[in-house]
Amino acid sequence: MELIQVIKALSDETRLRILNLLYQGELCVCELEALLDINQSNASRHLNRLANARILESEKRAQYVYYRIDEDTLREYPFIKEILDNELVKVERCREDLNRLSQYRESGISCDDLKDGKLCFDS
Amino acid sequence: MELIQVIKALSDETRLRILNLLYQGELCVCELEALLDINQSNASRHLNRLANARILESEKRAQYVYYRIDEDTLREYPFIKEILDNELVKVERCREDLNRLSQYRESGISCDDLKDGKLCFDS
DNA sequence: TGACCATATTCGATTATAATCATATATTAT
DNA sequence: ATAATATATGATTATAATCGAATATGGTCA
Repeated sequence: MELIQVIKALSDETRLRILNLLYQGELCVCELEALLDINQSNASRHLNRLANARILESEKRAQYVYYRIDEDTLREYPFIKEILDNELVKVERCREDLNRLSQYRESGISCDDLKDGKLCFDS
Repeated sequence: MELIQVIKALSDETRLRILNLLYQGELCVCELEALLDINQSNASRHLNRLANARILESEKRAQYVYYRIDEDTLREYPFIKEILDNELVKVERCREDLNRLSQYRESGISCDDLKDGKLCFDS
């Protein structure tokens, strides 16, 4: 059942955190690594799982792969949107992640700079 | 995260089928066994998992344990209701289960009679 | 009381999932 | 070309989920 694949894809904290960030707009893999403080391999695998369930789509631009939420799937499964809109805001960890994202956006740093360790968060 | 426990509890076909039936009203364990054609130990385990996530509540009456959906939890997590209302109807298996439930209701058979094999479904 | 029945729980085997480390591939930059 | 970087993918290990069969528990009824 495809529905179950979708629900399973949502049943992991890291993947919910990824969706929470991407709900604000697309990000590349290395940005997600830095923002969520997870290693490259984990990031890639979780992203792959979400993309397999068609919750995410990806696009390669230059050396980076950008992931974003698949809007068609959101429309097909409105409960996903429900979770994104109403549940994740209740989760402390997800609110912190959004703060980090804001800091990152405001800093003007691009993902080209991430490797230089220019990104450091308060928390 | 409690949210993840809830989502995990929903990420299994048998458990979704159980919820689909109980959404029509409470049933005891042996009725669910017969309607879903699953064995006793599986029925009990899946029910327990749903009850642990507080998606179900149970009540013992005479020798039977009746399970029903916990309405408070439905209100707390509206996405569950979304799934029950909009997703399960799309699932062939769940529609078949509802047919069986109708037959069962119309037959006038009670769960006291189930063990005698009085219940037999078309499909 | 004792036999029976509905349900829960344990056990062992199997499979799925997640994390980590190492390596492969492909793109960019020099 | 060569080196460096971003991402994906094996291989391995640890942990959790699932299932069927058997057993335990606790209530019911003769």
